[in-house]
Amino acid sequence: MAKTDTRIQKKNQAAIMDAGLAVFSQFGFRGSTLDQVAEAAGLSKPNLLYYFRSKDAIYTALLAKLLENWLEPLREINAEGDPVQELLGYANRKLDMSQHYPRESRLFANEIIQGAPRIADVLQGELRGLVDEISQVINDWVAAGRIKSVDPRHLIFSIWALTQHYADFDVQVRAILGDVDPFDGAQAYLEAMLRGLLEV
Amino acid sequence: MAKTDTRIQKKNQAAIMDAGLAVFSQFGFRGSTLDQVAEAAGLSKPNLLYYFRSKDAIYTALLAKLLENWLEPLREINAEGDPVQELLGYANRKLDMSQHYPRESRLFANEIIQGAPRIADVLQGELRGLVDEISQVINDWVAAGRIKSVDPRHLIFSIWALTQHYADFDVQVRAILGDVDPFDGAQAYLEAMLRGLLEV
DNA sequence: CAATAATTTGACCAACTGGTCAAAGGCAGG
DNA sequence: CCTGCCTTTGACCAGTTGGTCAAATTATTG
Repeated sequence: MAKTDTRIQKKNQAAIMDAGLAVFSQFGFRGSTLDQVAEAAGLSKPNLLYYFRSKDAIYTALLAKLLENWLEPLREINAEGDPVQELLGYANRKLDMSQHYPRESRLFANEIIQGAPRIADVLQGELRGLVDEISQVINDWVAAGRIKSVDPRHLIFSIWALTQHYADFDVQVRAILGDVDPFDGAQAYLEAMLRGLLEV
Repeated sequence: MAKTDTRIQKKNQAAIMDAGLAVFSQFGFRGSTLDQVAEAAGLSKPNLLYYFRSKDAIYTALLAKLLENWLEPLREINAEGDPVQELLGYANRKLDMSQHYPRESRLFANEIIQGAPRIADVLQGELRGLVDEISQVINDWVAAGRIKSVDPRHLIFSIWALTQHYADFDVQVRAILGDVDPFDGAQAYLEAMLRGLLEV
């Protein structure tokens, strides 16, 4: 089974992942049912369980795939680059993810709000380590007088919070903005906010 | 039933609301069970349904109570006051709510992430109207040169996003900060951010 | 204290849940 | 066309779910 995936396997596995993402990101793990996922994937429930051994397996696979991409933009921050440009770039990459992968953002948000039972170790290990590293870089920038003094961890939180807000609270944002596209204004606002906060 | 509430009714209704808040805020509506709520309230399930006619009734009552307090801080912004102080005050009130009522914040977040099926009308009506009003006030401040030019709606989003982040993503924040209290740093950061963005 | 009303509970139910399984259907290579 | 494997499915199951109800228990009041 692990050796070679037939075309039909690849197609159905992809359909299940996509369906699972749609369902789990909206209702959370416990609020979702296999029937929902099966219907969204266009498969019968037993057929779905032919490809994934359990509901948990689908969800876990989704989370694993998500985490791969989730930490990536943070890694791309370059200590040698221009501080403001690097941080603006990071914020923009995160905002792009909210725009183009809102379901992934909501899946992550659901998991965290519910206490992150399955990824607590990633948060305390890989994520924390990465944030520690970047925080050191930012502190160095501050010490070198290249940006204003700022708590690096709260700076990172603010970039996460703001960018993910447009995906996670999409309904609310659209209720308030009406027909206006959220992301144009968001990009400009984010840049102004970071420049005001960081530029010496 | 609506005329007079006996002591015992008040006590049990309060216990149910508190239990419902704890359970629904963690698992969302569909992910929560009446048994969980009943156990958290220290009541049997039929006894719980003696006070609320259905699971939905508990959840709806919680949401209604929440929305009362949710919009309040926004109403307190005073068009006659000092712009920066007013907005800082608003941000601080929201941050206090995240600190002292994190479950309410998560309940709201869960509802919004899941598409806000029960409060879409409030978002498009009351909330939107309120935001429109405050946006006008902020635009006037900008026009009068009292704060820098800024999109008022995205400014409001950023205050929501940042303050609620500390409640909704509590697990992640604590995983990264360790023993450090999040709210001290958050308050200072938020103030620096808003001053950098707004002060002329 | 008796009677009445308010509260609590055990037993129960139909619908739904995640998951199993044997059998059937489809498809490639010979 | 046949054989063997991959894929799909209908029927089914045990546990859980939201909710009901009559009966028992506990206040409250005259």
